[in-house]
Amino acid sequence: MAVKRRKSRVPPPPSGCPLTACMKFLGGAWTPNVIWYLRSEPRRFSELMADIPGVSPKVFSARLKSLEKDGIVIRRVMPTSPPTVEYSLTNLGQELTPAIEAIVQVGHKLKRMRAVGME
Amino acid sequence: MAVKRRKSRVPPPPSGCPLTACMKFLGGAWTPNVIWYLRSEPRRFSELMADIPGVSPKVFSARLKSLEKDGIVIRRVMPTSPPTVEYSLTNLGQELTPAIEAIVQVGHKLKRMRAVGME
DNA sequence: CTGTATCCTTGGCGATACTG
DNA sequence: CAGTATCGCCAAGGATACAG
Repeated sequence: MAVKRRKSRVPPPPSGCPLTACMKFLGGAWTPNVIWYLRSEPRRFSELMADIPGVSPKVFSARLKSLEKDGIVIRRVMPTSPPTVEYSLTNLGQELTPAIEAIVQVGHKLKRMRAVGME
Repeated sequence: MAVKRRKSRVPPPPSGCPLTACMKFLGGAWTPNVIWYLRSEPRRFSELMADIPGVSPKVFSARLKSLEKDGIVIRRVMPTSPPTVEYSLTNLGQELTPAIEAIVQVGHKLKRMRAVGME
């Protein structure tokens, strides 16, 4: 119901920090993957679920909804016989792809360096 | 004490996903900022604290320690009269900077688009 | 097919105070 | 200066089952 915040929750909101602001968009659990798989073409709910194994529908639905609220993705309900929903990136979502791609690049390099997975 | 995990915790660990792997390194609360401020030169604990307002020493210390464990930063204790500690990026940490820079770029663009801060 | 409802767990994060 | 100790919090994430 009513938001009750007892303290001020982050006292100095760093309004001058594009990094922090942008990370807000990428910080969600499966967010980068969603953007990644939507970068070239719209995909449906179950397609994305299949693309990204290990996520439960509830969490995924919540994330998608959040992304929609943030203006990253667009949810289009297709008027087909079995209800079909298509997700695609907004302009803003498209703007994020370079960052994701950079991260993927680094990820690949890290794998080559065997730096990841040596947990 | 003993870790008790009742289920299997992420059934299919996506070992083939550089994106997810790389995000592990960037996901920490203040991580991107730390890398950002260390990208050109080593900095000391309190300098970083000053660079990144709003973080408590405990959290910051924990993050730095975690980053050190992950091989992102190096902690060097200077044998000075008042103990001084210098943090710098490892090779691996340097590898991450392009991703951070891309995120910053996008962040700037988002600010220009007035897409952030309209909460 | 595309989600919601419910319930649970965890650990990251934060504040304050204190120490070598 | 550079942290650690202790405590609390609570939101995000997850499992499973069910629904339109």
